[in-house]
Amino acid sequence: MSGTIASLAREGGVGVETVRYYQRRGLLRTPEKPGGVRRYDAEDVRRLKFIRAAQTAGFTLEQIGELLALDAGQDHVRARALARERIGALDDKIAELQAARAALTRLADACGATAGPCPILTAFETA
Amino acid sequence: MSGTIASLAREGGVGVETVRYYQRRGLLRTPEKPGGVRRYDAEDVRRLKFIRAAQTAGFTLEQIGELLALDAGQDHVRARALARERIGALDDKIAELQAARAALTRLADACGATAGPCPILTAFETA
DNA sequence: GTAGGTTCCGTACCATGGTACGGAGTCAAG
DNA sequence: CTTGACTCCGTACCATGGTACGGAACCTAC
Repeated sequence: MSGTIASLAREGGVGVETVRYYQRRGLLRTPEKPGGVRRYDAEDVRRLKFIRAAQTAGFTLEQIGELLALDAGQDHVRARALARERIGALDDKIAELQAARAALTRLADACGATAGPCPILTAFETA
Repeated sequence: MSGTIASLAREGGVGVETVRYYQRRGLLRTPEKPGGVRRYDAEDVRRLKFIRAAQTAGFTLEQIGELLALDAGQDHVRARALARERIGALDDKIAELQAARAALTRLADACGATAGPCPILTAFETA
């Protein structure tokens, strides 16, 4: 029952089809099947969890593939460059979302204060 | 030269094809063409800019359509509900990105500090 | 030894948000 | 009044990240 693709998927918080998709993309290995069923270990779980975490960091699956390849290697320069680049992008994105949040807060306030049509179009004007 | 679809697109920072796509989606109007060419005004520019701003706030085009419909109307309750819901989602997303940023910072540090393979897989472990 | 649940695998399909193509019509400058 | 740029419109195509389908093989419990 353990070590199957279903348990891997469950531990990674994804569906079985998603695991298979990652295998097709080359992000997860496709282990041999000594019986008729492939078996997965803790390392596979680690990799899968990493993929999901890296996705929330805004990496595309292609970039995640590069990161995974890098992990095995020694290219610290490249790894740090990717990390720094992404940190910059994250800072931009976070600022953007904070601006959007401020705009929405303005909207909610203005919308509660006025009687006519909602000033939705204008809520983002300064953003 | 002015008021054409190209100038609208330019002012909105998108391509002409994107404007036409938004028209198909019902987000922008398709004005009459007294001559053989449609003319756009400042209101169209405002709408287009709003669409782009709302996108950065994480609204889908479908939700933006609802917001635009709401803007004309008086349904403050619905408008505020959408705004609050989105603010919550933005807070979650911002927290997520900040966690990812922290993980990447750990990675960049650890990567510079160690000599062997880059500890990329482990960088997100606590995240 | 068989029924039910998994797994395997290829292939097809999906949503979102665009981007490209191509031929006909139109508009503005020289 | 022609040339070159822009517009119009339908239709097709694209990338990303999955999700679904379906038949055959396999594994487990009863």
